[in-house]
Amino acid sequence: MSEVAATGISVLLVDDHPIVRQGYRRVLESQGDLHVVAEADNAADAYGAFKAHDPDVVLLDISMPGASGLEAIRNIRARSPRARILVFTMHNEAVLVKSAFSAGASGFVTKSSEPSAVVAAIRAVARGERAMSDDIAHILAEDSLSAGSVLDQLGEREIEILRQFAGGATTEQIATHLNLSVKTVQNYHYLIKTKTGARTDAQLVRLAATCGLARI
Amino acid sequence: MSEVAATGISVLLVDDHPIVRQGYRRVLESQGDLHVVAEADNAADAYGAFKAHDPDVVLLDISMPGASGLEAIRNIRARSPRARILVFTMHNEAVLVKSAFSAGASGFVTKSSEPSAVVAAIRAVARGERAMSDDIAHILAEDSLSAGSVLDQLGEREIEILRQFAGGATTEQIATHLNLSVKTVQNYHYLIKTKTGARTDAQLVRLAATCGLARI
DNA sequence: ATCCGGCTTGGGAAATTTGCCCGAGCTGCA
DNA sequence: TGCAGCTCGGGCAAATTTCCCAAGCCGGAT
Repeated sequence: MSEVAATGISVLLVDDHPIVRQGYRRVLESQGDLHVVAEADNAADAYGAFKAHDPDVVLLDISMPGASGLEAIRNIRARSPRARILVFTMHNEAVLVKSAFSAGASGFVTKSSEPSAVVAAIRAVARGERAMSDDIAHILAEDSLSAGSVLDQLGEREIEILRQFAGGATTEQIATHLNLSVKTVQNYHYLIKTKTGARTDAQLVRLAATCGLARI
Repeated sequence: MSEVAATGISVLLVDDHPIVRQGYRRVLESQGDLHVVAEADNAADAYGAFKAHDPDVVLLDISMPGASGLEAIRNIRARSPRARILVFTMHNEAVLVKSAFSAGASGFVTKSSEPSAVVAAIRAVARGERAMSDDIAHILAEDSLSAGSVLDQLGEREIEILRQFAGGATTEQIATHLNLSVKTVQNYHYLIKTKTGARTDAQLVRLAATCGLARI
């Protein structure tokens, strides 16, 4: 499919919400030069779809249930290093953004971006450039200046588990989502509490909320 | 705008993500009988847009930053009791669904629903019916062992304990504050969870926060 | 008057979770 | 090569949660 690059940009759409995918598809295809060649609704299917269609750009929502979207990024990049992945999510925490880039993403735009900015980002990463929306640039910039928050002491896994926990997920649900044993999730839970100094689950939720990790 | 009802259903779109709104707009308008007459990107603007356009249906994403989407529902319904509000979100916790309905929503569909189900739900609420997606019905059904409208069924003591708990207090601290035995506080804690349908402490904190019981 | 129902307060016992310690594999870095 | 840190989980005592139950109190219904 990459030989159609001269006539347009092929896009693989990965998002777990059907109507959202359908909406994106219409928005992108109305651009003329963008063509959605495949869709996937979970991280596991993303690589299969990538291999089958070899798209110029993967538009990926990393806030998916099941395996982490970061996982999907690493998965694709590990086997196809020239893949261009544009992360597209409503989360805008600096930690997540940095994780995504270090996992191999080429760009990061939030869902609060204007459609034109998203489309521009797709074209940018298709050209091999790095792209991010204005709000993300802002957040990264401020983050690079500010001293570390509590979240900086937490690893990627810990952050992900804290996010899901604060979102209301059960220990079992988190274990299932991340393919971990319940015991491991419990250990992370405890570790997060000791690292952050939270003595109560409620304090943990409040902490996550004030750090922007969980929306309430 | 309600005089166009004979020729179709007018919809007000409330979601904080521009591209998501644009996608929904295209999906809905491709149906022929659905017309997006206005958009809003936050709860505060929702009522203004409602008053200005008097849509048949409000399609509302309640997972917005800033004011609670529940607030927006109450706002609109308080001043226009015949408004039809269809909540459209990716959250699927029973407590949230019940809160939305008791706030005055006419329907509740998740973003993991098929677009056709969403469209059907819009038509249903436009006819004055109640609508919800299959997964929501499932969750509510299982939850309906202990029915009720969430916070209203809690006693004074329960509310006070929930407030302190959500504020980050330890069980012992609550017991000391209220001059109760730890055992009693534990029993209340359990009782509150069963009454509200929260399965997790985190869900309890979120519930308290959305009900204005705790500030985060 | 009496009874019903709900709130408040706690005991008890089994099931789970927490708190903390541990080891092992892996990766990046010096 | 070796250290450091993340990830993943086992183990086990202590604590908490989950239910079930009882009793006193109070307001309202009979």
